[in-house]
Amino acid sequence: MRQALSFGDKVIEIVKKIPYGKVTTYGTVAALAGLPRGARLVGGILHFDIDEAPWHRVVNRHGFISTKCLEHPQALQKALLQQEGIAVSKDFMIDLQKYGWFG
DNA sequence: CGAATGACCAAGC
DNA sequence: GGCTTGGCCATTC
Repeated sequence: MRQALSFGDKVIEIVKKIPYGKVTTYGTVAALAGLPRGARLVGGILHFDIDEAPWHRVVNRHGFISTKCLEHPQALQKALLQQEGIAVSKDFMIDLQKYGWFG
């Protein structure tokens, strides 16, 4: 359960702020949340507060979908991203140079 | 309260 | 040049 003003809430807020049709990385979200080295936490937070944010707009540093949650498979993320007009390769790779968002 | 966890990143071999 | 290891640090049980 999200405690007010927790790091998790910040992560959620930032992920929610990602513009439509854009994606960002865990490291970027962590940095915006106040922890440049908390990339791992971002993944963990999204795992705990899974349906609280558009996690499909968040990928790892390589622009690759690192999701492991069975409830949110890579195939689903790919579909969601494509719905927003984001090109996702068959290997779940995204062009951060084109769709990357850094706030 | 203490120990374990995690959807990452960067450096090292 | 690709794979392995260690370190980050809040959240959770």
